[in-house]
Amino acid sequence: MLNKLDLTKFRQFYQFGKEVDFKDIRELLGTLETRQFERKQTLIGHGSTMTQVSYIRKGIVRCYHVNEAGEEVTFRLLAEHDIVVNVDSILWNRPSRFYYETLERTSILSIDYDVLQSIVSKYPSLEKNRKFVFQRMMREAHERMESFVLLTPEERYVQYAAKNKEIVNRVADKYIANVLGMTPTSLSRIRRRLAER
Amino acid sequence: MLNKLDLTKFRQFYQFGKEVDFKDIRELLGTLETRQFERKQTLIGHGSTMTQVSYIRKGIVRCYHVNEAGEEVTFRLLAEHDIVVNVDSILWNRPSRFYYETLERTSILSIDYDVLQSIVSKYPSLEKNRKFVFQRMMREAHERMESFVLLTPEERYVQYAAKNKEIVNRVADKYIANVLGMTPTSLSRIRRRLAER
DNA sequence: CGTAAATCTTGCCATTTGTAAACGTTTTAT
DNA sequence: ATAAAACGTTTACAAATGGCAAGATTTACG
Repeated sequence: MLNKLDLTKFRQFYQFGKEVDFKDIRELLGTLETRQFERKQTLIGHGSTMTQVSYIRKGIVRCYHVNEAGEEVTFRLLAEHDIVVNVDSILWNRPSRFYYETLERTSILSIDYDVLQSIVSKYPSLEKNRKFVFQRMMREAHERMESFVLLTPEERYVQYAAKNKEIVNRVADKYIANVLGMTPTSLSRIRRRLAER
Repeated sequence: MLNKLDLTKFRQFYQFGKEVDFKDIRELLGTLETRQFERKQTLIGHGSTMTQVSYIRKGIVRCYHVNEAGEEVTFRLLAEHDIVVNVDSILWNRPSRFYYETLERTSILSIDYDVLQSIVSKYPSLEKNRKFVFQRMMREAHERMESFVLLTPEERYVQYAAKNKEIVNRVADKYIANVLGMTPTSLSRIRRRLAER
């Protein structure tokens, strides 16, 4: 279950205002299931239809896709306080095209999406905060879309590195490259060009 | 106000189920304000803080950004049944970095975001449908992010054209190119390569 | 209808990117 | 601690892209 430190961070990330106190989220906290994973373990495999929503307490999760040529392409990297969801199942109600695996020893708090929804619906103070979670997700999605349209690959890397200092220092560059829509070779060259100034 | 045809389409796009009948959305429909725009008129200008949410009944809206060099970069194209929002003001509560202008004579239905929220909160059947609107937005955002990471520029164009047949046939290619994260010249060459088969 | 403006295409050239592979380094695992 | 695996960088070459500008085509508008 969430300890007090977690709760503070959780509030900070998901804008749980003061009106959401411990009483209101007691049921939610009680339902959360703690799970531990070693490095390189799979949380969600290709074809999975699981609809668990997981909050990362500690660790890193890589979301990747395997193309027709059998190559892995990392779509997203998630770290502390991020939420891992099987997007295919939750947004489209279909089996996952992605794999989700840990890159470090990782600790998560999980709850089934439908159970979460029903608990959130039950507490008006939680219901009111639903939109902040949505807002946060949309903001991130929008920033990422913008970065592909309005920035150069170099600017995209600089921005990503600035906003994800932790992740950049903990995962392999080849994963970062994919997330930015480029090859590891290209990212290496961009890094060299940046260093030459 | 929405006529019956609009309502059918609206239901289809935003998954308003049978439980949302005319009575429930009467207040919403009554509050909507119809507005007409000629071609090349500005809906939302740079610096605007307006928080109106607009449903496009007929026409096309182009969302673009002007970079430091003074060049316009089209970020998004919206058509019938799409919703136009000032993302900067609604998601970040800041003045718009984007311009929104019509590319055709356009008819929209507008309502202030806060008014919309309060009406939606008042009717449980509308409240329940809030998540479908959210889902639709997240699905579109996700598909677009995926297209930049998992597809080649050529595949990205083919997919966009397939999913936005209407838009592609009605707007200048240079706008499409920007939306896909490339220059008009590059899109032209991609089109030629595709035609040579 | 006809002219002006906007748009699309093409060519040229410089730059960037992708692919594949080699190399040296770091990390992992036993 | 050590061998094996994974990773980052670099090189060479092919392909794609961007910037620029000219010419062809289409569209807009009087």
